[in-house]
Amino acid sequence: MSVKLRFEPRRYLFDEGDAPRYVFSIASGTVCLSKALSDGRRQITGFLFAGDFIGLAHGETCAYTAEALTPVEVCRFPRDRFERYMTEHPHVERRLLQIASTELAAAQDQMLLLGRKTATERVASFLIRLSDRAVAHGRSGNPVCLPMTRAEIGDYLGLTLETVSRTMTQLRKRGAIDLDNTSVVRLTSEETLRRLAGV
Amino acid sequence: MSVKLRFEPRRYLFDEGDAPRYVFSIASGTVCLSKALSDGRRQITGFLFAGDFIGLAHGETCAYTAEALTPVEVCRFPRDRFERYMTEHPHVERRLLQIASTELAAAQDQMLLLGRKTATERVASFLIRLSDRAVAHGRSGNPVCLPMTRAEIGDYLGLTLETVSRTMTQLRKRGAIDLDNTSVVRLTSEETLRRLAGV
DNA sequence: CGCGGCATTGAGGTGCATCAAAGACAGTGG
DNA sequence: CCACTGTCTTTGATGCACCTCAATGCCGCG
Repeated sequence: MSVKLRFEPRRYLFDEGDAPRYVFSIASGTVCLSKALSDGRRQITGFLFAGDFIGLAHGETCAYTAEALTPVEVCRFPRDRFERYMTEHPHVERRLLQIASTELAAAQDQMLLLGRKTATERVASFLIRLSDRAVAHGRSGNPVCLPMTRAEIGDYLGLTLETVSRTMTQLRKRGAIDLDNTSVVRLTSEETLRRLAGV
Repeated sequence: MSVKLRFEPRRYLFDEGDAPRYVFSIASGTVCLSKALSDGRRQITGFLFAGDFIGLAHGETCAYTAEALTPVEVCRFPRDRFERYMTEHPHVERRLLQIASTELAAAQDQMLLLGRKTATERVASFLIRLSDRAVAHGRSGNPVCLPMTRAEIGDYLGLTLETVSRTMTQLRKRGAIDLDNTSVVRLTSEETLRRLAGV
């Protein structure tokens, strides 16, 4: 019923507008979900990691694009079969409702971030979320790995890549973080960072 | 099992951080859901109307505030009983999953709007959405009623009330809309409006 | 070594916020 | 019926946070 697949960086699992034929479960790697405007502006709506589920929020067509940022391994299920299976196993349906509920809460948090937070608050919030998420997955929350580029962080936070970069150096100068290299951030003062994240 | 209640404008159905004791179904009126930062900045995450359901996305505490904008009539259900009922009636659970899925898609749309759209695109998108929603509810999509203030629209679109006001007059000057009064908008050129909404 | 992709930094511009004032409108009470 | 009040909206003047454009630096890889 399921297939194990591998996607290289920059490959699409599916594209906005495609018929939603499959759902996925991520075994390893990082995936981003995004929506785009016709002129190329895009908004990344979430980063997904091992254990995460892809396939909610589709109607007649996929509502967003799913792209591998790193090498990614997934289990792929035909959508119709998955739905039949779900109908026959209410606890799966219940679990999916929990997932949807959690994602909805995260989406609302992100709306607050995008609509009302400053660049500093956005970047600080982002780093804290990644750290908390790593802890929730049983990994270390410090240092934090950033398996995505500055441009992708910008597309997630509603900023340009330059502003993300400038804000990170500003956080470094303020003593909140330290960069081991461009994709590994040590949170030197989580307290400062949480304060800067603004609630 | 349920109670019918009435809330006057500016009353809260519940507040961010409350224990989530109830779920609601709106019988009439307009409700907004919002999240706030400690300094008072807030983001409205959605406007709800007759027929809509309130109660998703709660964990240990309510993740957002629900406030009546107009006189509102609701059916209120104790959360625990509702969940028990849901477990015993899988089709209710399935329906709730559909609702969550739809809301998630709407949330992703809103992230694109908040992260990447200009003020003009935001206001135009907002008016079109309200119009489409009215049609989906079997009411006329033109003219569109705005049962919320400019400040509330601003808190929804990530703008200030002044920018919302300026943008509306600009849309009027461009011939896309006309204001019968401050809370009734006629879409004089839906085509122009959709073009300005950007995708 | 040299190339390509990504990150950082700088200089300058702009879209929206902020601050301020005046206009529109509904409700209230004399 | 109208003055009065409070709330909401519109419009104007100014400032700033972030964007844009451009140059340079960094690093892995063939």
